[in-house]
Amino acid sequence: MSDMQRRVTIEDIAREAGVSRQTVTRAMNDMPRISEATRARVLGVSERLGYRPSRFASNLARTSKAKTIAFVVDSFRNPYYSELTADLLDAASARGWQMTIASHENEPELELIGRLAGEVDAIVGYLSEPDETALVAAARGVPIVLLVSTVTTESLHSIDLDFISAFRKLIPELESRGSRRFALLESQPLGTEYDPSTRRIAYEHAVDTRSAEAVVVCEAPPQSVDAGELGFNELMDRFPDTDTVIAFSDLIAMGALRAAHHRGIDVPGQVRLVGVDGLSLGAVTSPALTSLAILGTEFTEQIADVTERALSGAEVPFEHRSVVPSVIWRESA
Amino acid sequence: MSDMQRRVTIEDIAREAGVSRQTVTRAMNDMPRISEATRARVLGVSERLGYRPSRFASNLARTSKAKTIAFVVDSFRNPYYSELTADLLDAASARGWQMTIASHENEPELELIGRLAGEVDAIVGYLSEPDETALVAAARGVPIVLLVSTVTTESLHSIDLDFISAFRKLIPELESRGSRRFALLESQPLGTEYDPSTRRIAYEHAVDTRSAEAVVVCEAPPQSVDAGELGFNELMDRFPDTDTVIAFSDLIAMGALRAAHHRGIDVPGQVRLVGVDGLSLGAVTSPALTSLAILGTEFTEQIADVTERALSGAEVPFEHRSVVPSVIWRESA
DNA sequence: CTGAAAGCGCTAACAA
DNA sequence: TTGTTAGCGCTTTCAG
Repeated sequence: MSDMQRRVTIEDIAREAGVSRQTVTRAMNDMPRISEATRARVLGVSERLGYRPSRFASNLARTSKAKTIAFVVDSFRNPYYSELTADLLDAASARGWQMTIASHENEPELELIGRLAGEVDAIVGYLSEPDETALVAAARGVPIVLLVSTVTTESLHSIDLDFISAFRKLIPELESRGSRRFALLESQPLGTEYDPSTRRIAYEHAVDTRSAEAVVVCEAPPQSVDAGELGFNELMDRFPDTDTVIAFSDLIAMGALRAAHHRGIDVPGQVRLVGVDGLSLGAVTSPALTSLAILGTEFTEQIADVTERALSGAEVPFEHRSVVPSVIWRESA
Repeated sequence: MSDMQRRVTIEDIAREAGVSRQTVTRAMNDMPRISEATRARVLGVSERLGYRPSRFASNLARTSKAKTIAFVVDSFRNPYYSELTADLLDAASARGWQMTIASHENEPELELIGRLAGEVDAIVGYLSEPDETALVAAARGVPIVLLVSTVTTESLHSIDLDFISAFRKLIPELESRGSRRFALLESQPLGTEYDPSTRRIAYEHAVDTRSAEAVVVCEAPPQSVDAGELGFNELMDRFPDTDTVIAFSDLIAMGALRAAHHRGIDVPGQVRLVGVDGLSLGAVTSPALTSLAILGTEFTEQIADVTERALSGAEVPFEHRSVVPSVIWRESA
């Protein structure tokens, strides 16, 4: 019967307080040219009526240039993503952008993109939808910056990681420190059909044929550390002469470390261990983890830079950058 | 001289494509009642002109009910905050809200609040500004939900943690498992004047007078783990008969664990160790960490619930809830 | 299938 | 100190 839940607007407050809409604006936004008395009265009415400003209306009216980007990842419970989020937030803040976060754990990706498109000025993140056209359509004019391992796209901006180059540098460096028999602790998303990761491919390219066959695949999330522990045990059983283990991620490497302790294997004395990601967490294990770092490299800046272009609506073609992970030498290798 | 960087609007596209603005909208939003030919042409023009939709205008026009909340913390590099963020994101998504994140590491808090106020419908988080009036003014009508340890406010919503009750339950449970001499590894934000935390106060209330004096303060961030290691060593030197250590946070507890290993102290055999926070990280240390958990309790749901009320613009008075942390028993105690 | 009109809720300029 | 007048850029009717 009564108020069909109509929104309370400054109009209502103006009427109730017996002033003009303008005066309400002045009171709400702490602007000058209004007496303390009226301000207080208006604020009182506004609170009594439960007024909630419409950020859409006010931003439109003030032709605000505020930008907000969405950052999409698999899960913010994964330290790699949460550290990357923190890094990107810094880059975004430095540019005056707001950043909203979203994960596609509980929602179909295209639906998520659609919702975000209505709320942000650019969407950046790890998307898995293979159909670019659908992606672009879902984004309704909002630019997308894709973070991927293998870029096949022409109609989107993207940044990828060049693991081929990274491994081509890493392996010889390890060899110069005495490594001879490598092995890889590969990871596979839980409950999916196995598909070799680009990390594995890069690894196989960089090592001798015998090492190339020393690969154990662990089913990773949600508890990658446990998976790493299991995987390391299997690996040492099957390839006992391994002297250097490269783990798919730092989390897996942490599990391997734990397993090594249990087996009484000294790291790096008997087996050298290298993770991937560059988690800051890796600095507090003992021994501290050597890692092929993505975090803390130029990755973040490249993302921010491409996003900046995307936001500007430049008529330039789609950007496509590549960054090479670089080793952080700590104690484990 | 030329275009003073005027924004590209649907008007421009309409003109350029020789259609009405309406038709542009239909093309951009993948709506029906438009021929494929026109849609393609319009989309082409839009891309060529580098058109970027104004989310403010479109949301205003469609009287969208989309809500976005801001979540403010000290730093997303702290696992406690990043796990809490993941939890709250789930709660927010479940309610159909977007969530933007912000930290007041690099910006005066009031300025940050002001910026956020223009972009979101509610602000929730750990704020440190002591002057509530200033806070409310900066928020310009946007509701604030404060996460605090001691609530002194009447003009804001808030949720606090009841450590007094938590410790009053924890200590007897530990005693029933044989604990006699407690000690606290307290934490102090780096470079600040020391001010006893509510956790310390709660601890002192719950233990015997002798244990109440066994307190070591460590300067915490950014490397709380290291601080915990240092602190534990000092603590065992000064209070060697301690049989149970309670750490200010799980991170500090992890440092203590490391120190214990180095000193050859068995945990929990010789010394029991309890952290605070309930980090999922605590499950992968060895021994796994017993913790007075905040994460994974009703805390998140309470925050979301209060935020929901705040968003609704209810005329009800300010909510003020309290949640009691609860112990997760793992291996370290 | 396409267009014209009428706002969405707010604020920037100006007047009073 | 206050009010009036125009929009901000887009989408929703409703006609054509």
